[in-house]
Amino acid sequence: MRVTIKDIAAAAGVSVATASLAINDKRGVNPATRARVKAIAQELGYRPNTLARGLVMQHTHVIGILISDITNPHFANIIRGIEDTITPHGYHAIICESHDDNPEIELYALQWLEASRVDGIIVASVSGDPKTHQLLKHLQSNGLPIVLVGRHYIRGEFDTVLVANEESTCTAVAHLIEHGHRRIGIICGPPDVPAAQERLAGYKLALAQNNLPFDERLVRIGHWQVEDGLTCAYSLLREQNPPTAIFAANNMMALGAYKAIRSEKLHIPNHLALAAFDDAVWATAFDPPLTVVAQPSYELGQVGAQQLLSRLPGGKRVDTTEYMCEVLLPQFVVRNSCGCRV
Amino acid sequence: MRVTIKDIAAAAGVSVATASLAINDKRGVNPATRARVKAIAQELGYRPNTLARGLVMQHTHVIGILISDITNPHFANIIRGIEDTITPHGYHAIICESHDDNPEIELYALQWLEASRVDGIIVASVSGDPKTHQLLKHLQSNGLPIVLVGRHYIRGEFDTVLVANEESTCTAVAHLIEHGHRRIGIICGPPDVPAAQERLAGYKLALAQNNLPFDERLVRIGHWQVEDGLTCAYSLLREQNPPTAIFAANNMMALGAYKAIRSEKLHIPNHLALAAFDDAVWATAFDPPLTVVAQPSYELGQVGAQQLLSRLPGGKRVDTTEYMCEVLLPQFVVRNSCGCRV
DNA sequence: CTGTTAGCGCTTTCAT
DNA sequence: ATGAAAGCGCTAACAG
Repeated sequence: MRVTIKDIAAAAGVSVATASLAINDKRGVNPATRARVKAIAQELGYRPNTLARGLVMQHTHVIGILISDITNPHFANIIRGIEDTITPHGYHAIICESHDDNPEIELYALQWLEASRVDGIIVASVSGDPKTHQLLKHLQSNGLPIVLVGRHYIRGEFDTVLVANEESTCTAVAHLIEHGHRRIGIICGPPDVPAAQERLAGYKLALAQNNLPFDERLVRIGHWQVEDGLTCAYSLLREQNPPTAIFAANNMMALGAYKAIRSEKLHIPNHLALAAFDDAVWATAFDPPLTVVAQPSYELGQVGAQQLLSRLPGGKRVDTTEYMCEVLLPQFVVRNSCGCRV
Repeated sequence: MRVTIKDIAAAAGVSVATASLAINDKRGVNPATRARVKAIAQELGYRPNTLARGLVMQHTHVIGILISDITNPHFANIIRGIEDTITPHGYHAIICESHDDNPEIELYALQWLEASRVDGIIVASVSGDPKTHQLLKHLQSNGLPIVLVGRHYIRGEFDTVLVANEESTCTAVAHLIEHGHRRIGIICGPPDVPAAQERLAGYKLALAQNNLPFDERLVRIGHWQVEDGLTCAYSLLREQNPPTAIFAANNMMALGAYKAIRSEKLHIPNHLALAAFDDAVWATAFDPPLTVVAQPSYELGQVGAQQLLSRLPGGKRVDTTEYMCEVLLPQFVVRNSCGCRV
């Protein structure tokens, strides 16, 4: 059996209460006693049971993170941003994946986090499924701090940190248009995901602003994965009147599109220009390097964590019922896949 | 306050004991009562507190994973392999990062997992630090199942799943030699990490087998990151007598090397051939695509999880003191960065 | 300064 | 079939 506080109390010849006080550096213990208790705890390899502690303290110092795909550097960076800001405050993070916004997995994960009595949840990805929405509202009304990062339902319901999807996509597509492209394909995300909607809206906006017609045949829908980018790009290239440029709505699909274009022996940007949403480590290793709308992924995590922290015990917004929304601006990083010279 | 089993017992007009029996589908409850209790639990959004449950049951149905870097697709795939095999058995995974084998963080993470009373730990990365080694042995002797994946100390101490590092690196380097290269640089990992040692050994073996001298000046040490690959490659290229080929000991450093070579305007493989350990989604999007030793990352996780499962309650090796070691074979995937034609 | 006691939410004998 | 009570490991009053 694992060593408990009872064991160390017995070994030190004190009560469990005193042992607890000593171990947790609370005042009211004779320094000598404290030292003795601590030494014994150390020696016996005592590790306080967080389950028991959490049960009585009513908080776990754990916060849950829900993301869609750990493999995607965007989410990995969000996690980093969160962890780096909560760790100094003594919090741990536990990560759940929804496997690209699968509503069932998402719901299941959230329920597990709830059952695990995490102190707060940062949702960096939601499918848009109403059940999830409902659960999230329920949890929040039960006093569990929730913050949405990079995704949202209706404004004002939750603390949120967003990214200017529409504006930045518009900028990128407009840039492609400036390069003379008039038929621009887009590989977008599922229409029920707000972020995907907004990026598509940005695409449409850029066309409209330049008096270019919107053509349904230039739109492809993927589920954010490399495979989707690959098949969508192929499909776009096989159009009767194929596009001369493509915008991919995330990094993974951009990677897929890149592979497709390369395997078709087309030259980027001469035969086909390319730009994408999300930066990634590999984007500059490509030839030519990819022009991207760089989401501030790390900051997204950071700011989300700060919002959450401010709702946790000791925070400045513990019982505000007003929810805040910060929006972060992506940076448009022009490299060469769009047609710009080095 | 969150709804507890007491609340639902009260609402159903039964004792908590009966409520518990009903909710957990245990026999000895009147079907009508059971239905009533369940309905109420559902309605009230009752979610059993896993802390309380874990405390009394003495198991949490959670297994801990320690990896070095979530951003690295190799580890992401290991996680996938683990999750896919434990989920059907009702287990959840919680992931800890050691931030590229930082001994302190590693130790801290392991201690947290211990304190959280996980039912088992899969360590997919260890620094080689003796303190960690000691803690791991301590935990194991306390009855906590541990399995090492892709890393190890001494054979026979822990359940382990390994990869044939030396042999496969040797194969890859020999392939470079076959292409006529006589000065081959290697960007390796820290010498205290066994996996890095073995890959270096494989490199040396290939040289020896081909009667090529080992030259210290062709060896660079990095910490597995993109940045390291970049600086090591630059440094190698600036040698008085620079190599004509480079082997990178992991995917991230390969990516860095790729960037460095491209920015020097050198052509791969004409000016410089390249091969690396680890496959990655991006490897085939490069121009030319990267020749790699593809570790079976997903299987590594899968097999590790199976080993762990067999030590958990209901498993076939619950109280065996004999530790097993399976070794998986990577696949050498020849693409074009080594000099092979399409 | 230290010990006794209650209780966090749950499961599990043991009676009834 | 159901309830009362003990206890998992810990913290937090409250006495002494």
